[in-house]
Amino acid sequence: MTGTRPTLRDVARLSGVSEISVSRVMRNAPNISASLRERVESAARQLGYTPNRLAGALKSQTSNLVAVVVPSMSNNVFPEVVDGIDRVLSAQGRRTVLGLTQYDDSREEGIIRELLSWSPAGMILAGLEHSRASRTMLTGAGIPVVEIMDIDTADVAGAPIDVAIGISQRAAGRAMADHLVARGYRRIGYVGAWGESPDRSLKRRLAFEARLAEHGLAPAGRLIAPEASSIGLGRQCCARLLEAAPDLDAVFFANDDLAVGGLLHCMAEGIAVPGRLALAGFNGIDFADALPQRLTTIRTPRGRMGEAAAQVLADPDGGRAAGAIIDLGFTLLARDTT
Amino acid sequence: MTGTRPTLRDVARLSGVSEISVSRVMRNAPNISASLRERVESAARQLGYTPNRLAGALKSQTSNLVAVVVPSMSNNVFPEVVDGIDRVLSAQGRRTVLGLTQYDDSREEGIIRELLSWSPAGMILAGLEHSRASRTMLTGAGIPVVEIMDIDTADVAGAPIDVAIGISQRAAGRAMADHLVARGYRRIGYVGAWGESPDRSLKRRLAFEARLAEHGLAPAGRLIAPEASSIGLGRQCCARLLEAAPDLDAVFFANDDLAVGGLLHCMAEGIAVPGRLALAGFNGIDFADALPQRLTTIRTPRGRMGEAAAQVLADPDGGRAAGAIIDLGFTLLARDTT
DNA sequence: TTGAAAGCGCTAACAC
DNA sequence: GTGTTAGCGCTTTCAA
Repeated sequence: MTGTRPTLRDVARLSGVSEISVSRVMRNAPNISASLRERVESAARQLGYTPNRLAGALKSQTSNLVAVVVPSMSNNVFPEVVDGIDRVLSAQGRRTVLGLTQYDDSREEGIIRELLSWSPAGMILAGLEHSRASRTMLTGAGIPVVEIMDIDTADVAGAPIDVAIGISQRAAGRAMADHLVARGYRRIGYVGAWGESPDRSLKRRLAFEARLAEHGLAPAGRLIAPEASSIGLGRQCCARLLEAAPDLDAVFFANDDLAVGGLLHCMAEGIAVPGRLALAGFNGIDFADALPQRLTTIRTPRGRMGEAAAQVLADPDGGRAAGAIIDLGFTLLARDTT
Repeated sequence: MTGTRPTLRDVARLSGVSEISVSRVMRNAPNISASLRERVESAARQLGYTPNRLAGALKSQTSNLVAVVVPSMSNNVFPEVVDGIDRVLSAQGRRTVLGLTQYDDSREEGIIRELLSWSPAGMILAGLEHSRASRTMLTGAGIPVVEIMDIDTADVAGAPIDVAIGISQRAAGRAMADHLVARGYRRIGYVGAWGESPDRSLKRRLAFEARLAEHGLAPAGRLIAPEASSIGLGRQCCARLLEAAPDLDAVFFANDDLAVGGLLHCMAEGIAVPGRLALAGFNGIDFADALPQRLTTIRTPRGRMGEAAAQVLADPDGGRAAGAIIDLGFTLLARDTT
């Protein structure tokens, strides 16, 4: 059909102007006469010209690519975040380049390096904990960096790199501890997954348990599975935890999948919820109030985190002016299972 | 920290060889002496050199980017597909560049054009229906194109562009019709969402209804909501459909979310499932068997579709040799709600 | 096995 | 408002 794609030069020749003028028209640069613009645009249309981004980005040292590094799409959290990011980016004519670590933190550094080699206009990363080398690369890259999900920077040296947007995972853990205690539960357990490798869940749990301690309560049982989180895993873990600690009266799960699994276990075993055992999740997925008993959980603003991150990239100073840390807050949904 | 990133030239100077030799070492080109390789690698390490992909891709007219165009991440289908794609791509040192249409087909053309301007090594698209202009761009781009999800090419002119990987949406529609009829249902309705703009659900429904007709049954009710699919929408639609057609004995939903919503409606209204009303979904999400009654549905191999698509890109002839159409098949899960 | 020259397609910097 | 020049950092020739 077409051997080679038309270039700026072809458009310039056809419209009888210089290449740079074509370039300016294509980029909507200021100070272009209407007649020039028209001639160029018509020639471009005629040839079906599309700019070669590689060349433009190479020369200008900047691209319309935004790198997004998150653990995985196979969960209920990041798809909505990425959707939010891309919604805003695409309205700005920018593109999302994905880097998925598959929950293997050791891959992050390589992914960051690789993505930086595309001269992205900015980078969005999940979490605040990154290797020293990663941090060095990012600060040296001279592009805005947004860390999302977590804003508990207190004990992370050098965090945030530029801007952090998310919620306080610790505050969330404390909120759930307060809620369960206020409801009268005293023998409280915990179930996690992924070996707690997303540090966010670890932080949340530690804050949760610390708050229980402030209430005079010791953790009454804890199970952190190494595997991927799922409903089935939640079911198993709930069973195993109850076996090990039969006198539990409440369990906080690291996410809603696990908690739904816990609820299923209770239904199957005829364990009264919340009479005999209370259950709570985290995330606030759609699904969590679709069950016969609506799950008590904490709703996080996932889409908005993504949108806000993309917006800050477009106007980095906006984020910095706001104090480099943007707390989007969470909502504890006290429903039927506590 | 660092003013400018080191370039090939810097590495060449430090190691005392030519730029092209450095380039060859970095790309693992053949016919490189061990001593040269060592000298170059040590210099590169010393400088912290990372290749500039923009320059390399500009010159070589090819990149390690793979463009992925799908409707959205806010559903239960594409996150798993993208995860599968990225799993395979990243093992090949390739990167996913995302283009989300947000279920607006009119955006697809612009997104494809924009993504092609990055000289991707290949493109993965959801669905077989694309505008004439899109098709022309893609065939002219000289890169392998994989269309995923749907393999019903019969009435799509020029499909597949290169390779199609997925399931027969029509066969799935027919399978569900057969299943419901075999179970004895005769007054069968349908609920869809998104205005059926993913043509896949439309195809599936038409085949479903055509098969019912073969069984001598007319559609007993049909509701296609224009909104985004969700559990809540399924609930509403189920209610409205029953109002309009109170004598329905079964409903096929375009996806599991909607079907779960339908089940909730029935539970809330005390409608016996499947005694009074049978329900079936589509996709086979984890969640669909987490309910008190495990949803009858059709399981689609989402992760495998993504993996297979990425694999075909790495070895385009593999896919072409296989006949340009790869049917990954589906499984009808006949469970508690039919 | 290594190198020299040329240029991918575009845009920054500077003219006019 | 428009054009000229130079060169981004790399890889493809081609030569030795």
